[in-house]
Amino acid sequence: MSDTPWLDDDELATWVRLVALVELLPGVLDTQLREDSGLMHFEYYTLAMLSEAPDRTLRMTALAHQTNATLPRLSHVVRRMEERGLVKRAPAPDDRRATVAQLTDAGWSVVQDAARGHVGTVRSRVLDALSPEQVGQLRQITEAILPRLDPSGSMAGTYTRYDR
Amino acid sequence: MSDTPWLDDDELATWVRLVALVELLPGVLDTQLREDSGLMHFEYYTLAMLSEAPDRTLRMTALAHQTNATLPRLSHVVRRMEERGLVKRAPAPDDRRATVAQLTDAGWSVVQDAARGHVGTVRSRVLDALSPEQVGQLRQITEAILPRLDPSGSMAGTYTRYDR
DNA sequence: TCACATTGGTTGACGCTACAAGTATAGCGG
DNA sequence: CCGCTATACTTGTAGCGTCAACCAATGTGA
Repeated sequence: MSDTPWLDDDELATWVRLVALVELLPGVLDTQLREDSGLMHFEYYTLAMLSEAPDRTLRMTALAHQTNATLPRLSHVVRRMEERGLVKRAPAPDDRRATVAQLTDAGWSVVQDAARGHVGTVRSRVLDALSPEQVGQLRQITEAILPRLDPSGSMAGTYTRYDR
Repeated sequence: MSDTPWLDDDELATWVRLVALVELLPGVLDTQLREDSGLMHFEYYTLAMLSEAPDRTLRMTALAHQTNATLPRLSHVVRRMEERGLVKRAPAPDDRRATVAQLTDAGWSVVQDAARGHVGTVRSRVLDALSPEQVGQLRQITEAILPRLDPSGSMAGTYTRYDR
């Protein structure tokens, strides 16, 4: 750890912009989704993952992995969404320690309604700014970085279509 | 807004990973800085911006722009750091509505001590995962996206070395 | 010079996330 | 089976960020 050189100009310029992106993007996503659908982005993402799952049902740990969330965070979010009628919880049949979360019909409607506007935002604010080559580059870049951010390798590597 | 097509497989794979990165990176930065220096990343970044400014002093609005923060957020953070003796606030001489924040000697020491470890984390968790070409690509990608995330164009575009 | 809007910043309340316990079940090793 | 550890959550609390006022100073137009 003793000799980690400083960032050169190119690295620094890149880093500063990446920090800015990480700082600004969540707010952009949250704002649009909240105004149009009354959801935070993390809630949308959670519902979207459930909507793609078999029987629209997932165990909490599996859902936490797919959403890159800690279990406490997910637990709170799911409880609040359950109070709003978007999901319901039930003990898992095979393991009585476990809980499964299932998307309700109301939750299904909410995600479906939210999806169009959300995808529109993703396009207009991010993807439309990039050429197809850049989209590919960004994919490779994020794929290279993510393993280094993920403590235990429980990443979104297992990816399933999460929209539509 | 009516016909925004869904994301194709490549776009979706990219987006899912970008979301994961945005979700995970802040925690990684916060954890290292908190453990090693008792700072959140946003606090570190704020102190670093001040440390590069003339007389280690900036007006709150200018500092907010450089840190991509809202004014209320910055105000709270600066107040808390003032209570810890890292910065101090004073009314601006030229405009009596304005406040300037100045880095104290103690604050200066804290950033300096924090910098090495922080840069080490930035390297080991992000930059080391990328080839020099990818660093350049990421810079161009973020440069393309940021204007679309920034509501008012008050970005970190005005960039000054923030480390060392 | 006197309203009125604008800018610059602070403050308080509320919601969300992280962290630390706590509970309950499951899976061992002996 | 009987303790022990590990797993799968849930819950409580504390801290940070957002949003909506709010106040003070500054411009601006009549």
